[in-house]
Amino acid sequence: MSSSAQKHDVFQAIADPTRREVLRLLAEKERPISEITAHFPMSRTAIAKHLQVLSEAELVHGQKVGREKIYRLQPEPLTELKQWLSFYEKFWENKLSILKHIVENSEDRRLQVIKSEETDKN
Amino acid sequence: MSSSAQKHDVFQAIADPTRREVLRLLAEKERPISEITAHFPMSRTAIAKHLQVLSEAELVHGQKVGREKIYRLQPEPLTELKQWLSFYEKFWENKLSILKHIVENSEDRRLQVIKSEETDKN
DNA sequence: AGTATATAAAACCATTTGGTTTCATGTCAA
DNA sequence: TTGACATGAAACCAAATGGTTTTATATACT
Repeated sequence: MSSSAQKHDVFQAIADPTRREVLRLLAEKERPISEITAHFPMSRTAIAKHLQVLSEAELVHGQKVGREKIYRLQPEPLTELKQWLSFYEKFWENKLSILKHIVENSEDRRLQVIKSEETDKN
Repeated sequence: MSSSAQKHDVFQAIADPTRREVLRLLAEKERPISEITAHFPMSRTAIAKHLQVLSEAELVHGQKVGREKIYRLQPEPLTELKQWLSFYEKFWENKLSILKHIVENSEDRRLQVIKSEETDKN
């Protein structure tokens, strides 16, 4: 892990499952490093580095309070992700509408089958 | 870069800027590897590996046609990302609504300033 | 048939990543 | 003031990542 600021963007920051879990914990409430660490099977140092990556991406912000450093969520950079995603939504929505069409068609066919079976019975 | 299938998820796949650009190119239309490569300052082999990562994440699919391998976008896995994001939307929307409130207030104040300036002129 | 094109596969490499351990420092509490 | 607690900082490490070059193979073209 490194540090030389301005290096990590949102996409990289959320790529790691541990960091995503950290975000989830901070979504609940702000927490000091040690409390966050308690939720993971790794060292405090490792978590501190993850927090630094998240901090570079400005997804969290840490403030020293007494001997603790309290981190809180800063979700704003996620808007960049949302923007990126919105470009692709039309594609999968198209696909879904095609799928919907297929489902509707097959549903029609199934109904026809049922209908013909009913006719067979009679 | 590695390959042993099932390893890369969507979050990792989109973490790399080159791969995001590849996705964008494939969003326009399906393309063979060589055509994709032409858009980047790196070797075809490098691009092929990026395509493999995207493929593992099921964001693209490649089909051999003659001597070419044509890749096309498969945006469906992005729904996972969207779901993940939706959890955080409420947080930044809260923040934005606070911001909106501030902006509206400052807007009011600005208008009051303009108003008073107008009054000054008169 | 012979050559050019498109990709695949493998070996290699430097840097980054995600972790560790160790040691130092600041703060709280008795 | 003396520990105990919370963090910071540095050195270290293995594995993953993002690239390269080289070699091989299948297909298309003339």
